[in-house]
Amino acid sequence: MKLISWNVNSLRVRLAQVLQLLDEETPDALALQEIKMTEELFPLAAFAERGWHALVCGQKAYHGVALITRKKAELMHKGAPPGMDDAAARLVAARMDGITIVSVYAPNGQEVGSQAYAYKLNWFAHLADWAATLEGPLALLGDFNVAPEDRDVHDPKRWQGKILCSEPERAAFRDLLARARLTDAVRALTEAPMFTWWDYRLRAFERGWGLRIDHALVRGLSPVRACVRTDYRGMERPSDHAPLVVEVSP
Amino acid sequence: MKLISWNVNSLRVRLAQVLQLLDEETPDALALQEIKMTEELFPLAAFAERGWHALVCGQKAYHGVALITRKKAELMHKGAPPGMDDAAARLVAARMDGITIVSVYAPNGQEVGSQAYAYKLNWFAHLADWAATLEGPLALLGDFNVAPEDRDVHDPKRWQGKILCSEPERAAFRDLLARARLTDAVRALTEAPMFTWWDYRLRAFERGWGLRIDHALVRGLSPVRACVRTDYRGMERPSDHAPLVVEVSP
DNA sequence: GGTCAGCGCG
DNA sequence: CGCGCTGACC
Repeated sequence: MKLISWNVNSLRVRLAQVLQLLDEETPDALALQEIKMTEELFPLAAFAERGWHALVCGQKAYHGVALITRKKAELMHKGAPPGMDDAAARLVAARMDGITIVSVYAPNGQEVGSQAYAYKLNWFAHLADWAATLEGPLALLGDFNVAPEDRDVHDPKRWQGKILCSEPERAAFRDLLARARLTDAVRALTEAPMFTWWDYRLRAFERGWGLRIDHALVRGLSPVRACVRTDYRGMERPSDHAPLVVEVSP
Repeated sequence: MKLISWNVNSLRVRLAQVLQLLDEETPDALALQEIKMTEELFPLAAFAERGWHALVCGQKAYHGVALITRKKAELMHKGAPPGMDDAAARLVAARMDGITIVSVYAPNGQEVGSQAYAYKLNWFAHLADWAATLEGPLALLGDFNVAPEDRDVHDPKRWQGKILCSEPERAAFRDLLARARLTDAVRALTEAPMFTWWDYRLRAFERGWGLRIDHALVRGLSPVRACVRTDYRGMERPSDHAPLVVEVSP
């Protein structure tokens, strides 16, 4: 079973690249983040014409996630983690072949100590609460906006304690894995660097300054292969994230 | 001698199309309007590399005109018509081979009776004052924002008395021709419709709803041939105006 | 409809 | 840097 996670930073702008990725990889499920559109504007037809099903959790301008699947999947949840009293479109969960698959877009947190940072930690706690209640095989695919360890950062010193890398964020991430009994699929397979995001502002990709903040977290599924499609960062108008491709077996 | 006038509606967006037009037509002079940039931002190098000279009258965000020439031309005037006490970048005039060539971007006028409308009529009066003082062969090339006669409008009834077609605008346009002893080069050659502008909003081009508001007005030069490059309206991101190509002999 | 400015955001 | 938004202008 092939699973892909990709923060597209606007599906409007990246639709052609998404369709190309589906053509090239034919995954069982593709989890998209930052589609930045409402469900009404989602280009359902473009996917349907090519035989893909889509479940969408959208909103205006910001965030927004989707699950593109080869087989029809059953919607289980969308919006914020349950119990959060928040409308932000950051989750869509579905059941397919007895597996729960979730597209996840965690808050960025802006700056350590900010309101947004507190919100991010709280969001992770609620996500862990919810994921711990889910039964059976599970795959969380998405942009978690956390680089779990120093080896997930091109220059750990420079990023030391900064947003995406602070110890409370890393603890929240570890807590999610522990409480929901999830495995980081990439780290189960390799210790090599596997960056997935490069800051547009710093021209970070050209300089090799990446972070690993997109993840495939699985339970009841065995990671078999993982790779990052960095070639999608070399395209005309690339997203700042590259697609993360993971193969798992039951 | 081949002269072209084109309102490009942003040179930033249309640069490739302008360079293609120069390749295809190799005119003696190309008058551009609505370049929408300051002189500092003007892509001089792109023209110079291909052997073209440029004289630019630019401003931030709106308006802005330029003259692209095969031979180096001598700058005579830029800005507003003299005597207007106005900084709007709507004119650039130069002398080339003893001929005065001017790129003209007349005010739109918004609505009949508005402040902008009064300004437009005043602007035309000052343009006529100035053009009447110029000696020798003369060519005014540009977007005059006036359809001189009903046959210059796809649907004269619909446009009757409206902006671009009102009688005071037409009178101001005729007055310019009379006082500066200018000939409308297109109408000297043909009575056929020769639309140059189509409203984006109405999807006017697809419907054939054009107006002739771009003109080549000449003195001491004999019009030989005229055409509108409507194929430039079929391109990827077209301007709302098509290039007007005119050949004249001394 | 399509351009630009200026702003919020990451 | 590269998104989306609002608002002005044509």
